Amino acid sequence: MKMITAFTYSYCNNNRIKGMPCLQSSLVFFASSLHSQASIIRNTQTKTMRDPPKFSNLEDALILFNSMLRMRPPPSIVRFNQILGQIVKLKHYSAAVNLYTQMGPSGIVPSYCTLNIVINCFCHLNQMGLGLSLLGNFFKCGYEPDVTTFNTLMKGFLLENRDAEAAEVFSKMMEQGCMPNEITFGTLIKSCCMKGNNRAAIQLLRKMEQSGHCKPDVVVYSTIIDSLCKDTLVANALNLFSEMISKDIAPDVITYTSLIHGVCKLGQWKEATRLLREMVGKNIFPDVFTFSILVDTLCKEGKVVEAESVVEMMTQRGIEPNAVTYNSLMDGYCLRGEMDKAEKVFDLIIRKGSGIDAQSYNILINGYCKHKRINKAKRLFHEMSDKGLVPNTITYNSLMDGFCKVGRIQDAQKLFSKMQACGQLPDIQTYAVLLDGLCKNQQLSTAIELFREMECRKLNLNMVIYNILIEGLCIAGKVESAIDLFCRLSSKGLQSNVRTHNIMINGLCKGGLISEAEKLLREMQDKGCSPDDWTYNTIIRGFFNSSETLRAVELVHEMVERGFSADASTMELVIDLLSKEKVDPALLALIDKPL
DNA sequence: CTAGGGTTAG
Repeated sequence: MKMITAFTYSYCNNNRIKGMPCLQSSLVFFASSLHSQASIIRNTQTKTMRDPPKFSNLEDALILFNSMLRMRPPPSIVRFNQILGQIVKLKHYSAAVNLYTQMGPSGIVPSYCTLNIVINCFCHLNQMGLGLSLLGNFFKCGYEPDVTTFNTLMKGFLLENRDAEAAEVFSKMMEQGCMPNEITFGTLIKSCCMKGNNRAAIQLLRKMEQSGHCKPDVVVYSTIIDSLCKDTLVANALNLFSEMISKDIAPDVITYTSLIHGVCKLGQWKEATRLLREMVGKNIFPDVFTFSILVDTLCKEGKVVEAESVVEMMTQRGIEPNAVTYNSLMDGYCLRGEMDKAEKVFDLIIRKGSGIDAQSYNILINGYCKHKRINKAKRLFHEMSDKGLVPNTITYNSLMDGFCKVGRIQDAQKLFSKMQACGQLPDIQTYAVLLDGLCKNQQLSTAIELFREMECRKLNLNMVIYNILIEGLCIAGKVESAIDLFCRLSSKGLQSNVRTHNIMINGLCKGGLISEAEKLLREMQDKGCSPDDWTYNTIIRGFFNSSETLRAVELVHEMVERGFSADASTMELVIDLLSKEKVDPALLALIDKPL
């Protein structure tokens, strides 16, 4: 499905614009909604006349706050809270705490809002002990903790997975006759969703309906809708969406953005355009989040040109792409190996002042690694450190994989030591990268040593790890050991998957055990583990290579019947055999025509 | 002036 074509096409039909290229008309369509958006902006501007000055950087906020501390008589506590609030919005939590500690000595008495702001800072700094200790300040000042105080403390504990303590806060709140509100439920529901427990989240939603104190609102519905979409349960999400509408709870841009993200992930571009049209029809306009998702989806499908036109489109609507938008675009270019263009986007991020972060570097480093330009990647790795950015586990994993893929396994091992020395904890994927590198570079004994280390570290060994190891055994010609390990999987509580079978079938073919390979093909079907195009291509090549042409041709028929087709490697083999007149030329027509 | 929801990397 050509996403952008479908996207623009539906708008063309909708607007009945003739004699204009499709993309242009979709721009016109969006531009036509600019008027209503402009009036919204004007309204907020009138309102902001009395609002505090907005800061784009910490520096300015600190200067103003410090000057306010010295004013006599001092400004209202509300002014101080406003600045603290802004600093929190910029995520400078420690700075906010710091300013708070200067208030007392300057003779400024905090309000209960001040204390709530500071508790929130401690929550974000993972310092719940200090957060709790601020309750003492409430009593000292003669205030009562309010529902905001309790909600904030609960959120802090939930974020650290300290559910028991969060429950204690909840009980304490009830004890004090403080009723939970929408935000209390919203916090709890979000926590359920983050743990992947959608059922519990929906149960809480129902409880909210029964409680009588508060009603579910757009936020709690959107939270669950988003969680369902992330689990690709889009149908369920759409059901909840209908439910909220039937209850007269109006969806907003966030609700729609979650749904659009969900359908985009499933490649349902038509559904995405339907939702886009529907929201605009309700005067809900896509924002930078919505557009970034469209850009990202197009990029992941390799349609960078179309992604660029979406960026153009949003810019024309006055919605500035941010670092996230550009990171997606950069990744899109990396995916296609267009590294020069990726670098251009990288420079654009710097020029726009959005700020390059570790993630931007990781995308570029990964891009170079995937295209075997490891030295370029290494240079970027040093560059990011020079800029004071800390490489994380993802950075190291990408680089290690890059080294492995060009056969520089020693450099990968050096990085493995370095990351640990730098305090970056290797995760399961780090081990998978290194293990795979060792296996593919004929260093089975070192790979097995690493595997033992993983067992000692009590890492949760999954099928990804075992697949690598089984493949390693096959590569090293130890097919018997591979079979042995394959058979012991269930005793480890693991279930072999299609990839495992493909690896085994390939190993058996390479080891000349072609009939064993075919037995395994039939076995996997019986187990309900459907063979894929990889399986067929592997075994067909096995039969051709064993000069069992007849059986190979039979399997080609079976493969085609199942809707799979020959891959490049099988094609090459058949063409090679054709040139030696070993196969029937009629076969070419069969494998050359995917369904 | 304080508390709950949506975007990017291995």
